[in-house]
Amino acid sequence: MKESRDPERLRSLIREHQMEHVFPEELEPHLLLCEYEQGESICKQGETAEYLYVLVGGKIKVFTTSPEGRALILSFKTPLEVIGDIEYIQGNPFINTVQAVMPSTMVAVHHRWLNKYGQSHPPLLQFLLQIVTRKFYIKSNFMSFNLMHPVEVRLASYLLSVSQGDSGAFATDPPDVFQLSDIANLLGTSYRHLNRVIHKFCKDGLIERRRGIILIKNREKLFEVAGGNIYEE
Amino acid sequence: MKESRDPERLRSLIREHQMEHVFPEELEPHLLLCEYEQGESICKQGETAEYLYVLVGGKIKVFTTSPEGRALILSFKTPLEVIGDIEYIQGNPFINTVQAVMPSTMVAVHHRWLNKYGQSHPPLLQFLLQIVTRKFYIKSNFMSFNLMHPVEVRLASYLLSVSQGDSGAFATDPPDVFQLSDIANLLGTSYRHLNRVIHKFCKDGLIERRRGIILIKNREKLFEVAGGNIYEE
DNA sequence: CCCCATTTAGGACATATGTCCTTTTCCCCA
DNA sequence: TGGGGAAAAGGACATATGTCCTAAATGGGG
Repeated sequence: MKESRDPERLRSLIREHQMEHVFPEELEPHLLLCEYEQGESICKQGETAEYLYVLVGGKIKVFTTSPEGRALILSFKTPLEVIGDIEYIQGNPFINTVQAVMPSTMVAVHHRWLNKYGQSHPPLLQFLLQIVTRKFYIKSNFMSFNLMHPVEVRLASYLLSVSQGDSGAFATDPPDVFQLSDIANLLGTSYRHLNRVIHKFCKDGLIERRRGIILIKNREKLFEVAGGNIYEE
Repeated sequence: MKESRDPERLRSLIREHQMEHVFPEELEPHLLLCEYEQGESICKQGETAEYLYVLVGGKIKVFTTSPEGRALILSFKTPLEVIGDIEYIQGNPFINTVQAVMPSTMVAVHHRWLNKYGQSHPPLLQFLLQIVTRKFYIKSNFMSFNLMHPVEVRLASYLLSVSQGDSGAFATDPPDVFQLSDIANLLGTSYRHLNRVIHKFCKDGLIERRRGIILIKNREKLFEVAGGNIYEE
């Protein structure tokens, strides 16, 4: 991780994401710019939380590891997103591990300064509320969806939500970032089973696999299988 | 639902829950006291959210219904809890249906007044942040737990968390409130399967069923089955 | 006090999903 | 250019869970 404090760059990043009013002026000198390489961890489950992070560039994945060692990917996130908000408010250690899946940039603020300058700054509080409630909303959907639908439906929905373009065949977003095993974890299933379902989709002509990437052949039918549901993002 | 505006009672309820500073003074005349009977709905999934509710007495259950009509109970909640916070911040319709499972009291505030007097009142914003992040935390655990553990583990954990007392045998909280079918929905499984697992627990001497209520016979073993995990509440 | 509706209990079977292995493919580097 | 290892694909089998039914228990109202 490379840490810097380039006020110019900070200001422009903040402007880019319409956050000009989120941080009170007194906080500005304490903002840090952190750059992570692909695969690097921003925070680890169980560690004491010291900073609040705002993702302003790149892409990260959030996952949790059970005591038995099983991993469960909770989400992939792109800007604008906040990490450590729950932990900051609750004063708890990190619930999840967060890792950059491509070179990523985050603005970090130490809790100390947040406490000192942010507690009674409504725009910051409102910003956090916005972010946290959105997170909750997404997680809520995600959870009900997972609990109530078989892997088949979840996969169909997932493919629809990450596929790009609007005609013919679609590829999953950045093909190299989503390993099949990642998708399995994201859907909360085993690699083996995911494979089975993919195989079925192929047989039914919904998708086509080609050297690791997946092409969507029949968006309509896929949508039908998904029951109209989409993983909200 | 009986609606009233008894300032005396309001004040004492608010004091009881240490919320004296949460609402700015200008908001006080707009606080409503709502009393719900058992079984009555506070809000329904899909409805436009107009009020923010604070649960100050009784017990409610939160559940969602999928388009296919399957119900999934998300939680039972006791004071102090807030309903409609996410919806207020996000401006979305209600995600879930909320129902009183025993006579319950809520303090309601219309969004109009919250917007007018609350937006820049840090104590209110902080209060909401506290509540929302706690909710998120609980949901987060609940979700991973559900996704990663078989019903057997979930049931064990559930029984431990709702059972009372500290020796010998335990009964589930208010016996009549928790129908077996409710528990099944809460655990995200079918009634049939729940039954199967209960049967197994009986056979193994962990619990004993008696006319609808469940007695915990062996807390230690149950804890073992739960893998040390407990449904956080 | 009996009957009906609800709740509980469980049999039979189908399906979804997990675990453990083996084989194949693909890609990078010595 | 030929391993060697990671990732992909899938066979075989066990387990978890769901659906559909039927029977027994239970409790409140006529």
